[in-house]
Amino acid sequence: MDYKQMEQSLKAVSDETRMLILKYLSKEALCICEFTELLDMTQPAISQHMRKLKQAGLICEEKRGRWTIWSLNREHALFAVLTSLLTMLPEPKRTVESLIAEGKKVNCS
Amino acid sequence: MDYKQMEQSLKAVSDETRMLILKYLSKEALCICEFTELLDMTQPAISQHMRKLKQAGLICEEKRGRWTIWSLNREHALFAVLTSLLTMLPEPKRTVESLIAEGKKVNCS
DNA sequence: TGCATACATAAGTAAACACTTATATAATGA
DNA sequence: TCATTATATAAGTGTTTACTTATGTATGCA
Repeated sequence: MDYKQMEQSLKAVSDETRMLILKYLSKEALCICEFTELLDMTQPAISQHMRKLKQAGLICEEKRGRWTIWSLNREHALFAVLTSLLTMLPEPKRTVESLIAEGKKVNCS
Repeated sequence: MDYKQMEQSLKAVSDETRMLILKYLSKEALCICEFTELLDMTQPAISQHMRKLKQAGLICEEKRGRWTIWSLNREHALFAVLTSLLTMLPEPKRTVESLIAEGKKVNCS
């Protein structure tokens, strides 16, 4: 892996919001609208973070009907490193379980 | 480790110049003036990169006479991760050996 | 067919970033 | 003591970043 690639990948990871997104994705695939609830951010803001993560090759998208389902790219050269970083981070306050409890979980699978 | 700390550490790493600095430091402690030769950058530019790495806790400084000798902080929570990242990067073209050959290596130890 | 939903993209903006040049500080040595 | 060396810091500048609001696009459903 060359320096430019490594820089792009690490820059994509080194943002609090995107680290949260990756932390959620390390457990299950999710779509944008769920992240707007989990992170309390606007939809364009989330979309732009996703674009950045995708450009770095860290996540994969799968279009399914109206939804775009995002997941971690397990083939990425930094996947193992990323995983060990994510395990060092605490669980987010807002959980997918709380989304389900509020009936806000989308069944996009 | 919390999200803010992780963000600061990763942001400090995710820059091509600083990755090169860390790559060199993974082999031996060096001072600023050696980096200006190795990286062909101005002294203030290097100093500012060092400050950023130090604020993130990734490197240690040791004043010795006129020189400030910088080394990796092996106690940092991300030291192991950092090491595995650095081993993925190619050797820089300019080497400390070439500095020695040119008589530009400072004996600050 | 027409409207709502899920998402992407564009343009604008404030803040952070990586440099530059200029200058300050502190140690060494003639 | 005075010049040199090694480094830090300050101020200025162009670029990147992370948001905002507005709008475009595509899918699904009544």
